[in-house]
Amino acid sequence: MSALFKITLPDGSVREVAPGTTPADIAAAIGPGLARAALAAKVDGELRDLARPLDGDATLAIVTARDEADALELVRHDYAHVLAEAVQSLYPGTQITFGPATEDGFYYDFAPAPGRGPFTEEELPRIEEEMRRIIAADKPLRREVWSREALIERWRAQGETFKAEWAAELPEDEELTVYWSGEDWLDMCRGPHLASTGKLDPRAFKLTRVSGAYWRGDPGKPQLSRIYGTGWLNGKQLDAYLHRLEEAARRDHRKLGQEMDLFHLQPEAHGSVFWHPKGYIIWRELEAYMRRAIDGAGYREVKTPQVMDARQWEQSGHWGKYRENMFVIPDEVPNVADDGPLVSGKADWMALKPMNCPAHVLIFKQGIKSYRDLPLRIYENGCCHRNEPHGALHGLMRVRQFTQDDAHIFCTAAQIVDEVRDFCELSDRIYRDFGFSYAIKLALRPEQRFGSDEVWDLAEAELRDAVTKAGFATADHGWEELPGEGAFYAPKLEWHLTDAIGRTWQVGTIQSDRVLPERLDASYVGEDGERHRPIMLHRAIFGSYERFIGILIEHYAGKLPLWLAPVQAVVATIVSDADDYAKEVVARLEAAGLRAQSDLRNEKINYKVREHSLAK
RNA sequence: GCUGCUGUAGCUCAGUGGUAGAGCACUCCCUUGGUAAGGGAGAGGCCGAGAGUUCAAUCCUCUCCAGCAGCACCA
Repeated sequence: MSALFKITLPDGSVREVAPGTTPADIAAAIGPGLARAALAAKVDGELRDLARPLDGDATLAIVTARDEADALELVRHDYAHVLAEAVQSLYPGTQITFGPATEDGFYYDFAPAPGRGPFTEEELPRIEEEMRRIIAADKPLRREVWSREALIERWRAQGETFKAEWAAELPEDEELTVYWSGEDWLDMCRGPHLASTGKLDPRAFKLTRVSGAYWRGDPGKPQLSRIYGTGWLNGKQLDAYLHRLEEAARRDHRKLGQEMDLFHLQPEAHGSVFWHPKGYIIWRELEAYMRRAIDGAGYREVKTPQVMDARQWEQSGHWGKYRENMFVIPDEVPNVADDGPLVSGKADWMALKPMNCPAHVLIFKQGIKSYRDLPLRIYENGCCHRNEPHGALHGLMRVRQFTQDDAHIFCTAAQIVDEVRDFCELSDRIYRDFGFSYAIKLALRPEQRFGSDEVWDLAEAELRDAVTKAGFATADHGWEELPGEGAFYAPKLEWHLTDAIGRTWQVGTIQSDRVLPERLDASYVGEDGERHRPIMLHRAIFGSYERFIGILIEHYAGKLPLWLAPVQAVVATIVSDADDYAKEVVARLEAAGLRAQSDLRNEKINYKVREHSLAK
């Protein structure tokens, strides 16, 4: 007779159960209410099926709708499976591939049957209906462990080439599981799942749209037809979500920008912004505001050329990697025939700057720099051009011409922590003054990278250390480390703003760079009289003026006078003539005719000037 | 760049194989004590660009351009 398992429950109590006992059994033993509410189990912190027998001593928590994050993840995953089953039942010959939960729902990628195109929005209601049928049928979801051979065999036999390919490539040591839906449909899946389809609320999901997506996210692989849905625990949550979407549409900066006569875009300069007087006054105030902040923080403002010799970009390394996205122009007045086309002369190429970093290094390199000059902080409202993929363009959020609030801090290794800490504090003041809360994340080394592990260990530790010293590396500041997300030359800190309706926007960043100073041969004379490489900190707070204004428009939903409050607040923290300055700002904005949208004018404005601003 | 959808008056949109309409906005006049008020008159569009099919195309076909939603990308 096998020994009993000791199962520790969240309240600390311990139950001894026989092998073969499932979490569902334990839930039932605790009470019928819990048994009904149970969605899954957390065994030693890992989500599992209720029906999967326990296999040893463990801690156990029964997951119910109250554990919202886990519960949502579960139901969304289940909706995705039901979607796949529905599509295959309605459209025989469709191949299934992959379908995870997302931030607000789920999707599933299909390879449509030969001869038919991608799914269309018109087909979604019918698929939804089929999904509801499957939910109403309350089909049990049953887990089974299969051998790789059996799995590949099964997929091949069913003509599921994508699944077969995947099954063949799953890691050797992984236990391969499938889930049956009833007795007639199965998908390969790690799980876990709810006990049956009937646990889903048929009124809590909606298929939202269709799109293309590459198999395994690779543009070189076949494109699949993706169906998106949103899924929730109950109808109320779904309604709230749909309402939030409407709210986002109402706040769309492209719509408000047009209605309020702030800016426009047109094909003749697609991806570049025509700022109207009322929009540009916002820009000017932001710029003036940022200059004050920057001046107070010890930066020196510069201006660098818009166009530089292509060889400069070759040396910095950008040419090799980003040439496709750079605007290149011949270094000679083109020959223009009387009525003929433009003909370029010789093959000497210039490029519009896609970034400011190399130009700032060139400034650094003028003259001889001493360790006494460090840290040297160079700031520029740097206008850059990048020829972005056309499908990526989006209002003010992603443009081809943009202006960064870009700065580079040249410093020694010993100064990094202080500089980063100061930057954390400056960013904190600015974001909060504009009314945003935010999270700081540390993006760690990616798989493909330059530099030794020792250098990465050091670089990551420096950033972590600085944020800790600044007091922001805590959960309530949203501190999180993101493995694999760093740039190829350095880890980076990222600031993610949360706006008024809960969306997040990554704007600010700081990253330490040991590569570019090397490539462009920047050096300073140290205390020892020798040449040393400075470290270069790349940093931005707004990211780009265009995008930041877009975010402000959506955050404040066009209630423009409200924007004065943050400006006023931040000025109070930086300069002594805050009141006068704020009055001037008000006067300038009003003189420019900037007023809130009529349909938003009556909304309650409830902005609290921050305490620290008032205290000063 | 990829997939799908879209492109008609300043804005929001309807519409037809025989060269076009509505509401709002705009201009002028009238009415009104009233915060998107009412009445009348008017102006405004080579129906995204090019090619093709047709006796005839804004409406069909193709190509291109741009926009939208995703994907991929974002130094």
